[in-house]
Amino acid sequence: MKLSKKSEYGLRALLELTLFYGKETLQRHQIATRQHIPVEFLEQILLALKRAGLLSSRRGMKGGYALIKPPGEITLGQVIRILDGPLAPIGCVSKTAYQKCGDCPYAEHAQCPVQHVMGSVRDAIAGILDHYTLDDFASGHRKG
Amino acid sequence: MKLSKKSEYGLRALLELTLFYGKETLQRHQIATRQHIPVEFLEQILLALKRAGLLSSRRGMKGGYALIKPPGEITLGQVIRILDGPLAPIGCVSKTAYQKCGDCPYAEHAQCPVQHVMGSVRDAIAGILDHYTLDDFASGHRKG
DNA sequence: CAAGTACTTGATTGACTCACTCGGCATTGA
DNA sequence: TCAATGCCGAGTGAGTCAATCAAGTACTTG
Repeated sequence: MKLSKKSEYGLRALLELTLFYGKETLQRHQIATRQHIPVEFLEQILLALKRAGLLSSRRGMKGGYALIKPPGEITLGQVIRILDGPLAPIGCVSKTAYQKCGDCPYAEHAQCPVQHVMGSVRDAIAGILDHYTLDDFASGHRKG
Repeated sequence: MKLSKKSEYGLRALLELTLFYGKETLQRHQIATRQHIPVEFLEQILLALKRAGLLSSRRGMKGGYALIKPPGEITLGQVIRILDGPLAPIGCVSKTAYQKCGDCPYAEHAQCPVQHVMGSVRDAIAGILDHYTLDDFASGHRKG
């Protein structure tokens, strides 16, 4: 039940990029400094977000990163799934990455009690994170 | 965001003990066989639950484990906290094990946006797991 | 009391993940 | 060209997970 550093850093980085959305691009070291993130680690996070289609980047001098889509269209759920994998606490209740549990003595979609509760946990988590956008995230920050 | 095998096994073991609550004690190997759990691993799980005051045990022949409290008074939240630690996805929003985040550039209880969202996630998870008892768990199983 | 059974405890293991780190390459602008 | 920046893959050390092992200790039955 834990959020990795990777996701936490990723979210904080995206917060910075949201604050500068439509204004300017940000470079790794700028984001790293403002958010106290190790640069090299941040790099691979930004890269993953880029490969997932959330960011654009420019190389060379005056290079940097920027959001591709408006912050209101990116949810925290998307981001965390990219960086941490599925939200579901257990494979057999994941909607984006279902995986049947091997050793469970109950039938696949049948009356497994663990599956039942964890399904609602998953829904609760996804219900929050898939409706919370970077905009909400940033405004929660601005208004304090 | 993942439930460990330890918690999963623990919950499944408690399910068995719930089904036999007030009737008879169960031995490690019985639980292990019925739920496909490695015996030695199960052992340390049962032990942890015992130390936490959820189970009683009897040694010697005809020994075994049993629930101490009625299944309606034990919540899945309690169990998972014993076996996996705090439910909160990040230390700084845990109510049972608060820990301030070191590298976060925001003040302790102040307007950290990550803290804000993750706080609601924590509440959502706890809201489900702290109200779901072993009884609910078992009846979800029985009724299918 | 003896022997068997089962619980208790701690150490250990191997695989894996997490959180970084490093070195080299490609691209861009001055 | 060269310096700054992003791109990429590999590597590393610490730690965790899931399980196993090896000795105990306690209890019960015969």
